[in-house]
Amino acid sequence: MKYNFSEIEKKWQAFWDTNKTFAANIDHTKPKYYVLDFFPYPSSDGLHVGHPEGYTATDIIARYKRMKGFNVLHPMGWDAFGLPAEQFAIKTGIHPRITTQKSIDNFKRQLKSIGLSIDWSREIATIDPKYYKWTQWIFIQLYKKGLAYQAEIPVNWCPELGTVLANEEVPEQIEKGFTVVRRPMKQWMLKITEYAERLLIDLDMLDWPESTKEMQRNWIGKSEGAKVFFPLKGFDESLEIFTTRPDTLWGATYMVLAPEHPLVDKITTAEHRTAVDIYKDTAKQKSDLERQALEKDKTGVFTGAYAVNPVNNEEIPIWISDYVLMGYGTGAIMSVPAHDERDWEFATKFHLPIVEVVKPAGNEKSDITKAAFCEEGIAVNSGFINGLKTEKAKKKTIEWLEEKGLGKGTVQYKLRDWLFSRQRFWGEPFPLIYLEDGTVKLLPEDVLPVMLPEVENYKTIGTGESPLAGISDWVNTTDPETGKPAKRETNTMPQWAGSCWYYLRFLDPDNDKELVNKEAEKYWMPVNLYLGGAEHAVLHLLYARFWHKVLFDLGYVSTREPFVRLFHQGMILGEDSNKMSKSRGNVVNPDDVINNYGADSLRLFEMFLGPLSATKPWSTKGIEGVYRFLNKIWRLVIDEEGNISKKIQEVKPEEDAERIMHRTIMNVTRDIEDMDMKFNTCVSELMIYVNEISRYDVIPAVLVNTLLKLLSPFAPHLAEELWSRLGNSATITFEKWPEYNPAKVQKNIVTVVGQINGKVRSKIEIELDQPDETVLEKMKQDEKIRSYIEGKQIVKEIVVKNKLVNIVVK
RNA sequence: GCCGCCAUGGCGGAAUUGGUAGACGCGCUAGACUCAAAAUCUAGUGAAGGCAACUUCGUAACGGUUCGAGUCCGUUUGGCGGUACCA
Repeated sequence: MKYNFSEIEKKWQAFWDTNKTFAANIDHTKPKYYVLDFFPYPSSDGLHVGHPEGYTATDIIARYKRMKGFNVLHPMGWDAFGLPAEQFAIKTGIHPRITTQKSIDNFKRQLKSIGLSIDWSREIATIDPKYYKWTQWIFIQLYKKGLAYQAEIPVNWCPELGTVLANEEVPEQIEKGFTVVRRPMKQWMLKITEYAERLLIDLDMLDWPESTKEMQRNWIGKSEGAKVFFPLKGFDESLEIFTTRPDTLWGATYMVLAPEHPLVDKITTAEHRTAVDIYKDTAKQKSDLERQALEKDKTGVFTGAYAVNPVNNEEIPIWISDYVLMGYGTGAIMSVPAHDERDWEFATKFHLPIVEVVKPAGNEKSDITKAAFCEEGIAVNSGFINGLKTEKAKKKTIEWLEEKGLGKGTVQYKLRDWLFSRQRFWGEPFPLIYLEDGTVKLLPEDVLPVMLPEVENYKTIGTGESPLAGISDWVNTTDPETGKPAKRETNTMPQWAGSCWYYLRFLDPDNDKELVNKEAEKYWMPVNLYLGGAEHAVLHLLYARFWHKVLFDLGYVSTREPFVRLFHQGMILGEDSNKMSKSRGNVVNPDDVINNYGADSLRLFEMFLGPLSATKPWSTKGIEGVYRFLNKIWRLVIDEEGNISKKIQEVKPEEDAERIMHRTIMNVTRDIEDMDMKFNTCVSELMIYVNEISRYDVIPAVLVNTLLKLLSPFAPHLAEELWSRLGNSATITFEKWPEYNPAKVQKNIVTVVGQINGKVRSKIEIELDQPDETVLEKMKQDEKIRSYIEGKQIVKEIVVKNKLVNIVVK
């Protein structure tokens, strides 16, 4: 009888469904384990063979943990708002809900066909009003806590798409041929900066890839320094700057403002007005990208104004330049060309004075006429801090500034507030209205959700507003509390909103009274293992941490961090070692693989390809290896007629067989538990085991039972089928994971390697745990070894127990 | 430029963390079965030399530590990911 994978897989998927095998319920008698995949966006293209990699890995963990006695939560849902469906709607007139639902159905069908042990009763989608009700509810809490505000800021506006774009979305759209311009617009912002320090510090308590933590640290970008006030000559006002090197104040020979700095217009003299205005205009038209990537050469103009250096009362000129960014610090700097590369470049180009105030300590030399010296050193030409090392000099300067009221020690973060509104139709509406006098009013929680209206025209209305603004029935509403006319906010939330908290909703998906039931939250949180690609290392993972901390502060969640352990799976490339893409024509569809080889082969092969974290190419030939392996297991248990093989008998295994079994249990268990998620070696251990036992004329049943249990997380359908054919009526899902006896793993006779000067020359078989002297003696009697020592002087002898002997001769 | 990671046969990758390099699989070669093919099974498969037992070389390159290095240290080269005027 042949291994009919498609019949077997359909049968067991139906079995798991009808028996609700993977439904998770709170059970305080068991330890819980929450294993979660990154929230998938159900694209219309469906899955490619790269997707099942992570899903298979988490599924193996889920199934393994169940067998280890854990109560496992393994849910799945859809991050379903998003631009592609909306763009498709503009083109075709088909409602995004319809296309999105179709994509979801397809994704779900594909995921189910892989045989994932997901509790589908907890399925959620961000586009479901029952879900986005609570996304809106969270926004209300953010607003009430003062963490949401409106600001007029320059944004990346894409006229073709009719929306603002997040900075990270810009390069992708430009590549597609869209244009992006900067334009100031009134936008909703979230004060993530208020949580900067905690987001930074709490990284230390997370078991995350070091690289990802480092990226978040860099993104948050903490730097310590001082703010300093420079009085403006001729004005009763000061210019505030931030510096990380207050010790170089004496070397500040000019100031630079960002072109957008509010003081620029005020201080510019009539003589320089035209030049300054022209410069400002050019700067305004440049996108962030142009300003950063293309402009290596410094530009700038003099404003005609002067500031007074508070440490020496020298008057120094104030320039404007776009190398100073309005978004960081105060948008103004003191320029110390001797000790800052950018300032040095600028000063050299515009012939501004360069004054040395730090000398390298020790014998090093620096020449500030050739390049800036940016390291720490000893202060010179700097009044009362002369001779001090940088660290001390900084401290003393700050003390002095604080004493005189001229400045203050302070901390700056690179992290900026989160631009939280999009001019899109397909997103969560904001739960607020504008009253007639223009004031913003939160809607009461009991009117949630604010539903997306039905629309027929998805095109942008050309005013820079979302298509929602064109639906007057919806926009014009009344204040539910006063009955007075009001207008709705027509911006929607970005896609990140829904994915910021979905891991909480899985715990209690149908609750219409609260975000998540307290008991459920306490029982299931935090997520024990969170798995997904490295591309979300900063944004999603930072945003979600931010919301979680807010919810923690408000008492809605009990943990400071949502995801204790994070793992990034590597990418699966096309067979040509390029990224899989339609345009390259190298996309492999899992549906085809499942049709040809079955889901178990797909799962097993995805794991066998290499360590989970590695980027590795797909191989159409390679899958045949694991397919043969599964066939071999089938033939091991089932004979030609479809009966249980007569070789399998209820007998006690011999010592050798038993040892191999225990060794396999040990190695597979160790490699599943391994933090590096190297399931490729688990598969290879199982192959070795099967190769070994299929040689036997009589196969003790315990060897087969053990095999099926060890196999079941990896190839669950085949394991279930053979398990049931062997006469077990219950699913293998909750069978106890096999235990091994370390004493039975060791062989009584071990091979000890004989080395001469570190080179392997011979091997001897010897009893386990012999004293070193005995092993050495035996080794020396070995014919080959003897021929190498004869006539030589033995310098050193090294014995590694049960492993090797190395004799050093001269 | 800066930060992080990586480099092992024709290919994907193993190597108990300093102790037999190349497990397992793909591919390839030969054989068995077959009218033939597929499937399956057996043997071989890092390179060079030798009839052979064996010998020498070999983990990107060079150097170091060590009885012993794919593994640790230094330098260099190549690749991947992130970031980019953050004062």
